[in-house]
Amino acid sequence: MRVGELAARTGVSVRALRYYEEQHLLAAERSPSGQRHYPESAVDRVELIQQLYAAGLSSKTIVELMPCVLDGRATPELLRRLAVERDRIGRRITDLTHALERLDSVVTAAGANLLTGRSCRPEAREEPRPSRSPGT
Amino acid sequence: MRVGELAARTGVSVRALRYYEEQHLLAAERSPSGQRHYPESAVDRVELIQQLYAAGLSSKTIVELMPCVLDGRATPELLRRLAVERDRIGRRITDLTHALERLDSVVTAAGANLLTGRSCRPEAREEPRPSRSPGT
DNA sequence: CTAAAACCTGACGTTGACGTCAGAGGCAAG
DNA sequence: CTTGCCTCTGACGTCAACGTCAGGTTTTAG
Repeated sequence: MRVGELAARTGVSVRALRYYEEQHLLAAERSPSGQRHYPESAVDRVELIQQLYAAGLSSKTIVELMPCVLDGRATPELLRRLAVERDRIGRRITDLTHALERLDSVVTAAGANLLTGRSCRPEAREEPRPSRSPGT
Repeated sequence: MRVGELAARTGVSVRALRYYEEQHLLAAERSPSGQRHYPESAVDRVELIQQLYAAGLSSKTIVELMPCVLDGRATPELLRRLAVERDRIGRRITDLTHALERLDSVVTAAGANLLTGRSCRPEAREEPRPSRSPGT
């Protein structure tokens, strides 16, 4: 298939696919006229790339880990890098979980404030003292 | 305390603290000569900011949610925004969890390959056919 | 054949959270 | 007073993952 179709099927832009190729993340056959042609497997590949990006890995890192992830071809060094990234993601998850808990407690507290009438009237601007300061 | 100390105590750079002030995330008193002076509470504040950044919120978003998070002063609108961000973080977490599982399975598979001797010898280059192609 | 779509390369623009450098004060120690 | 560290305000640099535009070729539809 050509770039447009691959883009449509994966949901990423054509520009992004060209970028992946630049970064050696995704190879493509070329027709005599120079147009890119991808096999079906490219769809999965792109989705994998997206997933790894979403995990916070850089292009460079993904390139390095690709042979391992795709073919299971690993060296001890690659395995170590893989473990490093795995741990990094784990830490990201716990960090996010803490942030989530924090926001949750804020939501709860703020919601309670709303219920007790602290500032639940959108009509009312913040005028705690409705006639106290010397006018204009 | 002054910027240098706050930076040292929070682990963020002086530049970052000035940036937070630019973004209205962190106010500072000024000495007559113009130097910034922070109260003790600034340490916690900076850590909160860091946590929210780590959660993927932008400066703009943090600024908007700050009054709610700090003082519990919420409007229905703020509560809604808060819930939106909460959900976003939740999705990030599940995404990361999936990526983590993927990497885990890769690690397991690759580790098994290593054990079965597939490519565990860093010495050996990839030469599946050690004398087949017509030499130079 | 022609017009429209899709594709190509190349190159500059964008965004966010800072890094870094320059030049000019401020402040405690000797 | 001078040395030396800290701080100040600009203002430009960076980095990643693309967006976008220009100007030209290829493929497809009619």
